[in-house]
Amino acid sequence: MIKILIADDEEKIREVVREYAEFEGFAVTEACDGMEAVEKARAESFDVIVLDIMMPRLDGFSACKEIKKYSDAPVIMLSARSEEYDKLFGFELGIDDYVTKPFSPKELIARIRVAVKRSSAALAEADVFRYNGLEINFTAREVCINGKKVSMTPKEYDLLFYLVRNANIALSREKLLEEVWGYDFYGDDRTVDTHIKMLRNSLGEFRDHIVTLRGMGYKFEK
Amino acid sequence: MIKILIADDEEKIREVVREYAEFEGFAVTEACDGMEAVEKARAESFDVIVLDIMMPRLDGFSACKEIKKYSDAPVIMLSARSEEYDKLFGFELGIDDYVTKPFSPKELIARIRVAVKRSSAALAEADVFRYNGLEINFTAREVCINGKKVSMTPKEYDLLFYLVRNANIALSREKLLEEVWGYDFYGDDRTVDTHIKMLRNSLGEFRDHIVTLRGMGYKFEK
DNA sequence: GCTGCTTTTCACAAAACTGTCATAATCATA
DNA sequence: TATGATTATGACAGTTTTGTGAAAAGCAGC
Repeated sequence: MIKILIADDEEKIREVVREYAEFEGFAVTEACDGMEAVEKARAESFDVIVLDIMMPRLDGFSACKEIKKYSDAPVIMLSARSEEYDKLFGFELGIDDYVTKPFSPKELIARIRVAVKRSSAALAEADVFRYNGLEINFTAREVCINGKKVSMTPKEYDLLFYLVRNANIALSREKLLEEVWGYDFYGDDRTVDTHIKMLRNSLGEFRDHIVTLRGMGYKFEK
Repeated sequence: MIKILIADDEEKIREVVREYAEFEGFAVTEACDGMEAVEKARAESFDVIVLDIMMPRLDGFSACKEIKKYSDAPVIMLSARSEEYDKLFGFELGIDDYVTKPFSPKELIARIRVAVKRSSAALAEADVFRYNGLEINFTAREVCINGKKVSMTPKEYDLLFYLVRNANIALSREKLLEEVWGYDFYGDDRTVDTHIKMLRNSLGEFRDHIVTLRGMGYKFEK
């Protein structure tokens, strides 16, 4: 669910935005002035923060500056028509968008959506390990060999992911059991061997990247 | 050319608006009451529709509700000053703006221009995910398969939207419960499974895009 | 309070996975 | 190369996890 913080000293505006946004399925938190906005943004994380420029106690720009110190949430400013000149000034504060009063809630919602999408797109770089034709996508929990998806059992994924994350590091069976199976696993050391076997089969031509360290354990070799 | 529909039972108002608007180069159509407005809006498409709230036969809100069923045109309401309270009520009907009587035609024209600008901007960035015959419109909260609208329960929409917004990302049941159901949901993990089942049924031929990640959770695969 | 729809829980069957073990293969070294 | 130690492999029984239908619980509109 998208969480937004709306800061404006006019109650009517907050109310209208809240009503519309909740109707759209957002979770809305209100603040009456800049100071309150800063506090609430510190206490809780939001997906988007909407700040009026003219507010008592602390104006929108100062609030934005303060909030940006500890939050990556995109900020949308609300400005009266006469404040157009501020647009130029504000972008260096990391302000994502401006909406000019009077605005339609519909437009604000649309812009919030766009801001969220932008910021999440920036974050959503998939975590992938690539080596020749081997592709391990940690985010999607997916392994491809020469472009073809390879399906594995949960333990195979977990084991492979741990080995690859610790590539070129010697890992004892004890260490593997502890990290992949969990500290509370009381079973045979040799269990690891069996799973290594299955993993090698799944890895096909890349099977040799899992190297046996005699008398020690295994490692994944890049 | 911008086409507007102005509905008001007072002839004088229609006339003033028409004169001013035509001077601005708009094409104006008039309606004397809500019913007529609904009919004319159905027959022809407008860029903006201006509705008086108090009208015989069908009031502005009801007319708006009806018109919104088949039109995306922004609606501007005309209200007597004493009807302020209506502002809150009307927003969920998709009303874009209010102009309080008595108004200056100049102001109305300005707001019409703003509304036109907004609606074209909002349309341009309608938030839609498409994949072959699958179309998920987040803004309209609507899902189509091969052009046919698929109706779902609220939870199905919510779950699908979250999965699609996080396409190709492995999502655990806990994560899904937290994000779709809310952090305060204290229920069974398996609830997710049941909803996944229903969602898959709703998705018909696209059911396989929701893939099971054994021992982990689910993900939506593009 | 009824009614119909949605959501959650539950139980069971089916499917998939895991750990163990016996046996074969491999390795290091004397 | 013979030997003992270590690792690889195949099979399988037991366990875990998931899919599903149905029942129960919730909820909104009348």
